[in-house]
Amino acid sequence: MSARAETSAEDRAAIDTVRAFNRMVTSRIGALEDHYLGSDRSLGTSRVLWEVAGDGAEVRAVRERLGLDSGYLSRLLRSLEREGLVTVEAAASADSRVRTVRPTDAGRAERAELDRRSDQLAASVLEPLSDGQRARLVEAMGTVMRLLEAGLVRVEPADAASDDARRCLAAYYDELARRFPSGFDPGRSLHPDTHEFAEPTGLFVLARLHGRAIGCGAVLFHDDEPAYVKRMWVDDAVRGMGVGRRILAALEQAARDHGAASVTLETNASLTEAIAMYRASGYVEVEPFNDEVYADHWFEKRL
Amino acid sequence: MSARAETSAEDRAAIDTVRAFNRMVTSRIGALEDHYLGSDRSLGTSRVLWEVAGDGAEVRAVRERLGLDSGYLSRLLRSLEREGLVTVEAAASADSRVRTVRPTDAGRAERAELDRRSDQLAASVLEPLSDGQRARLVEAMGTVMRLLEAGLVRVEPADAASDDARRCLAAYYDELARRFPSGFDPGRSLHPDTHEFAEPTGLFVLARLHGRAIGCGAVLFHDDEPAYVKRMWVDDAVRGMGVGRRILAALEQAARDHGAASVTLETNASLTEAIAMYRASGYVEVEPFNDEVYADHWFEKRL
DNA sequence: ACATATTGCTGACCTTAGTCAGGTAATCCG
DNA sequence: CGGATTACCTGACTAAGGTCAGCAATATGT
Repeated sequence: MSARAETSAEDRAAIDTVRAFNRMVTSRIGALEDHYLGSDRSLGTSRVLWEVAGDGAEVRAVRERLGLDSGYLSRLLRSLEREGLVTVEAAASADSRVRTVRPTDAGRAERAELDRRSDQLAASVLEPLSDGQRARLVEAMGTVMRLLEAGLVRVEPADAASDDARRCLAAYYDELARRFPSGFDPGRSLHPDTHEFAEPTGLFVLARLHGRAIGCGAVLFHDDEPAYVKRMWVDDAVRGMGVGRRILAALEQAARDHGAASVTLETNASLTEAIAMYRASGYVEVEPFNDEVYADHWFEKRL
Repeated sequence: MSARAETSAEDRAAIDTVRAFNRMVTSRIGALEDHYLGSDRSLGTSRVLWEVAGDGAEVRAVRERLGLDSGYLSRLLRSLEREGLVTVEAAASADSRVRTVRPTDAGRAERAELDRRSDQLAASVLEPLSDGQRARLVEAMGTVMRLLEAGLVRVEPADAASDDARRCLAAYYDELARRFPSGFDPGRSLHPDTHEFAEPTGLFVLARLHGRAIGCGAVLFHDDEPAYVKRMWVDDAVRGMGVGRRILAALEQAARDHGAASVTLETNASLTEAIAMYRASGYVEVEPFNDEVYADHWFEKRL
């Protein structure tokens, strides 16, 4: 799907659908929002109020989440304060420059009202539809969200010793311990030193969604022998979004770039979805090529 | 799906999905549009340029399509003119108050550039996905669009002698002529006079989408006898969106309001999707109750 | 202790996207 | 023919949303 040069007819149709979708959805939702949320309050103040009126929040956190300019947010907060909807005071945190916004009772009531209107807006979308259509719409919306989200995942090289990498690996070992019938002790497993997962001997990649690390994978290069993939893990919450496949593709590409003719890996029989993914990605089962105690299956893929 | 009072758990989940969808889609598409379409030109001028730069258009048509204030559009056109992207001149039409906007070569090039960026934006959504995911996304987007569109259809009483009604009925007869093996001659069919499809003897309803009539239906009330549904038609382009079902529901409701205990109708064997719809709506086949020459099946539904 | 960075605040300024009232020329209607 | 209406234009005005520079207070690294 290169954006350049000759686009195939299918790509063309897909792109047209996405464009039509963008147009339709923004105009339809935009019109509805004007209609339902159109209170006397502006969108900006509404968004801030909504963000703040749960449990309160630090000003910088609000700025971060809504992507607002410090000056603009400050003005919005003053205006909410004037209306008696929030109070801003020194934060509980150690840093006494930081300030915390808290909703007043009026603010909480106002947010509840906003919520009510959002619900109404959503209901107005569903209202004219039959039960079957509703179910189909909700399902299709879910699919669109999941896949748009999947498109936001970035897979990139990272330091295997970084905090994010450590967190992923810890989650990975944790999951193995839970899923392997025998439990899992990293000390008993074949366990290359972390620094080997870095150029020139190997590579470590992290998958990120909205900056959060949600998956990882590593590969070791073995000159003329097959490259060796390890430590493939994807967060539960984002499974089925093709993240594993993309991590694997990134590792294979790195192996290819290092002249490897094939990639090997081993895995445990209890990791059924991983095994299915390996097979679907072109891996075929081979004779055991090492004595990893936790492995039941050994795979290889020619590049 | 009443917006008031106790909402069921399923309704709650559906509404939450719609709200999450609205949030996600607007923010994701909004961010992308800023990124890709973020030229030096404002959204307003871009929209006008895009609308105009095909074959040119009359100013009032542009105003209509984009829903702009006359003064605002005038200013946008002056600014496009200053940039040398369009020319505005007296229209070819008879009315010399009307003016026509035409793109210059520069304007056409600029629109092509806008198109290119929209394509890129759409491609950037698809690009990180696997082929299977792309296909699923495009399909789900299509479903969402169709169902959002379906929600915009309004079914309302109308004068059977109005232009819109005539157009629908003409299209209806046309389709019968095409689909009936024997052709169709309205003169040979049981043919109540148009004015009977109005209170108090009957009712005519039109289905509209964006103001355009895209379906119709009529019912005659027969005091203590069953009400009688006629002239059910839905435009090809919007079949499968549940429009027929909603027209039928409106007619049944009217019959109920007039004290009818049941509704009857007859139809031709070649109208298979209509027959399926009647059955799915609770109609059961009965003995012929009239001598309509074009009918093969007679149906009744208890209200 | 000192320089530098960060956090939040304020005032000045800007563009966009409108609305509204009124004006002019052309057209339509009785 | 005259009055109403229509199509477009202009000028004045507004609100929202946002940028930018600079300030004061506080934190942090050396």
